[in-house]
Amino acid sequence: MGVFEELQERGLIAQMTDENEIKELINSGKAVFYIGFDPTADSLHVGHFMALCLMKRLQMAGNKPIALIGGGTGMIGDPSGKTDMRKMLTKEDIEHNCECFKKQMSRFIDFGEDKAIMVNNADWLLNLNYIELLREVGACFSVNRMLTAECYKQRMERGLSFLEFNYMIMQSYDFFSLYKKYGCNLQFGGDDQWSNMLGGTELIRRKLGKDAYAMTINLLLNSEGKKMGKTEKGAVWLDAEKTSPFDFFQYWRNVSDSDVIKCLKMLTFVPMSEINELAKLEGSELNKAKEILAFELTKLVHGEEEAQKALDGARALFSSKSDTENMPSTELNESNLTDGKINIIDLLSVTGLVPSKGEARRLIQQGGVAVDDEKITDFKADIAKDNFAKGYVVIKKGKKVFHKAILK
RNA sequence: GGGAGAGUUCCAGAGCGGCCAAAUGGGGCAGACUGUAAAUCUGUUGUCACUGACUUCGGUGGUUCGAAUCCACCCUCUCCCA
Repeated sequence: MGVFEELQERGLIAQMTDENEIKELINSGKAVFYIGFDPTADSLHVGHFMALCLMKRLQMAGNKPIALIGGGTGMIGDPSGKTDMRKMLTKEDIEHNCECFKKQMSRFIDFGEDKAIMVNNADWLLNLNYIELLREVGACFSVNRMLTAECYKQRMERGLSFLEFNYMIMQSYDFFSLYKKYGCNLQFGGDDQWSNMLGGTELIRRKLGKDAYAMTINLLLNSEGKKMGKTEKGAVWLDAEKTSPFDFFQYWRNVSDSDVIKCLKMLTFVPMSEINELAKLEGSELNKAKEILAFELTKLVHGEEEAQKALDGARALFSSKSDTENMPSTELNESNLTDGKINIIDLLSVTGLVPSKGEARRLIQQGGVAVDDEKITDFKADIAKDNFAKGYVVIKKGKKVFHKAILK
């Protein structure tokens, strides 16, 4: 089975320009392909992760990946899939984000020995001359055509600035440049990138008379049709500083039943045969599959050691044996105490478990807080120094959030 | 350039001089039920020193005993005409 069939079986492929050509290209390892990442934040998130996996799968099949960091396109902002105009990022932010991306990517993709290339489109986009560009590529784009593109249609109602309108041209120019420079003949991306990618193949055809291809992968949507990898706190980041391995693990451990198998297929390298076995599970049995999903992903992102820790930690916690080893924690010292004790509300507040004290109060009133397995019902309650005899207390907020407060 | 309209709490969206910390829905959080799932039901959802006080309704000033609500100017956005 070739890599193409594998991608197909995992439900990754959304659209492509020429199925037979692409199949032939990637199955024989002849593709030089690129995926672009716009540095909109200082860490990659789950959406990027899919793309990185794809890159890895293709690299393993002998194809050569080019990871393109959008230091230039990031200055413009992709309107695709957005209903509102984005905030403009400063140059400094973008540069910083690019650096962060580079580091994270190097952990997934082997950039050694000509196996993969990393480029930044700022290198060629920033020096473009407006008039020259207009004459060179502007003539190849029809505004009428562009406006009918799906990605702009949505924005026609809410407004689209000229700045963002140009995003497609920039992305097309990227493909064009990479084709000339590295012989890059294939572009991958999320399905929301389809129009932009077509722009590139079109440009290459018109300017060079050559064929280049594009293929999109399905976006990771949950059963409700929303993008996965987002929580109320924002995205689920790959950076351990921004989303701890434990939280990362828990996110996947808690996906809904209907999404587990899909996630296993799309995000992990677990063999299809194994996934098909897991797909037979029903009801609470599915928890096994969720555990595998969470473990595998955490392993990919944070390494096996961290994954094991998260797994052990989670198991212990939910079987009510507190394993405090890997729990998020906050260190307190004597100055947090008054008269050898601390008010429960203050405690919740300093650990960052609640955004405000009012929230803490409400939480307690509604019975959502327990300290060392003892439910706190009175928000005037104090936690005395004695409670820290073992050096810490375990605070439980709701059912799934555990936090350790250590007294130094 | 001319004209019309809009900017409200996390989001959408009511309010249009005091009864407004601001309807309703979504989202979030918590509780019940469960399988660390979904669905459902209940409570809650500005901050704090929480039967009270304080800060919020694009910005700055003004009118008024009192302004999210009225006036002036400014900023941003949308639509129509050019």
